Amino acid sequence: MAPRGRPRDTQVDERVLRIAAALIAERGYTGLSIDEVAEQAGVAKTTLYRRWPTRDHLAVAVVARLQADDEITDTGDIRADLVDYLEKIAAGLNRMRTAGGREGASAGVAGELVGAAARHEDIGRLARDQYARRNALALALIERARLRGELRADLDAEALFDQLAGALYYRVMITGAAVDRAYAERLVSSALEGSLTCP
Amino acid sequence: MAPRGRPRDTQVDERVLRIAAALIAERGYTGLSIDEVAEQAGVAKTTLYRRWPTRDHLAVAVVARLQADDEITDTGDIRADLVDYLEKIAAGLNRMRTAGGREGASAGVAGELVGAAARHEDIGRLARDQYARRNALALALIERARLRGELRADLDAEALFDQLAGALYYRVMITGAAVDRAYAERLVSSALEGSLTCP
DNA sequence: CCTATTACGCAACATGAGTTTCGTATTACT
DNA sequence: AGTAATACGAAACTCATGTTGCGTAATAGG
Repeated sequence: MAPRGRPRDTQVDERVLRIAAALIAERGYTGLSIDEVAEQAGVAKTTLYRRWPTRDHLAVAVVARLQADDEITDTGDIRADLVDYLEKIAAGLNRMRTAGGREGASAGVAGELVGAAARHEDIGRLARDQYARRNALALALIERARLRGELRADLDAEALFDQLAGALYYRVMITGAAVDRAYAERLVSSALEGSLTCP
Repeated sequence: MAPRGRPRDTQVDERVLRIAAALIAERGYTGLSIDEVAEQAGVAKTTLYRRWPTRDHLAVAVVARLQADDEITDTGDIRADLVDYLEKIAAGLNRMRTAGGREGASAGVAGELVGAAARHEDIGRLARDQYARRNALALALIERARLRGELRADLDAEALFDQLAGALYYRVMITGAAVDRAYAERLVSSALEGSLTCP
């Protein structure tokens, strides 16, 4: 079952990803130089390109490691569950945003990854797959709350989650503001309670 | 009052922006080559760099021209006004998204601009300024509706607009889906009416 | 008219991403 | 043991961005 030729040195992947992560954390996305990673890792540039076709792909691999697996919890209280889930997503975003020391700047690494997704089909697909997984989890959570009568029967679950997740991304990417638990709570309250005067 | 030295050839700006727009529309963001723009425009590369410090800045200048000035209309019906405004924003996003012919792909030009904003402080500031202007308009619109009793008194206007605009951006950038009037209506309905079962 | 100032074009250059070529090393299969 | 297949390393290469230096053109002010 093992492939024919010489097997890949698996230690290389480990070492390269660690060094690349350090470079991004230290100098930001732009400071991630293929030549420098290769030199510090003690491998040839061709060895890197055999694993990651572009610098963007390497960066995505680095960030993917930092992302927790965002498991969802269903306590039966939809408000608390949504806030928890948003906070998990926000934590991942903040971890990217602050990588590279450009605290107050703009979107930071998160923004560059959106650019990478726009440049490369496959990275875009990856991002969309991750979104789809999140979306499925969230929609199921919302649907359960709807069935037990916590939420309106004629709810638009997709629109609801787009609003919540979208506002998080919007704030981080466009406005560059931080997102914390307090903001997540504001979002959930606003979305759940609506804005019309109650008749 | 005129500056001391030789004045800039203003025709150059016009010509370059037109050519750059054509290149982006034809081959996408990556297909925008400084050398090629310079050649087609019949100017030296240094002349381009005197006006736009990087390729990203040139691209931003091109796209900025395509953006309508998003004036807001206040008819007194907050639901219709919000849908209209979202549709205007979405139209701008779609115009960027489809530039370059990569219809179904990912975020397209819009995503690359987020990357540009992440790479360059000043572009990020520009984007945030535009956001701030939009935000101010929308918040004023919402506030007027609140004061005339159309919306709840304890409304969180900022959260409301973040949700609406955020969902639009989220959908275009991350999921790559199109945004049309129908989607804008779903968003506004969901946000205004809320998700809780009405007590 | 003369000078300081700025714009323009041209060519050379520096840098980093990504590719290509080739010789060598490591593995599976026969 | 021999062979095909794959990985690795090293060096040279291509290409586009962005920079630098210099000669020349255009403008305002003295």
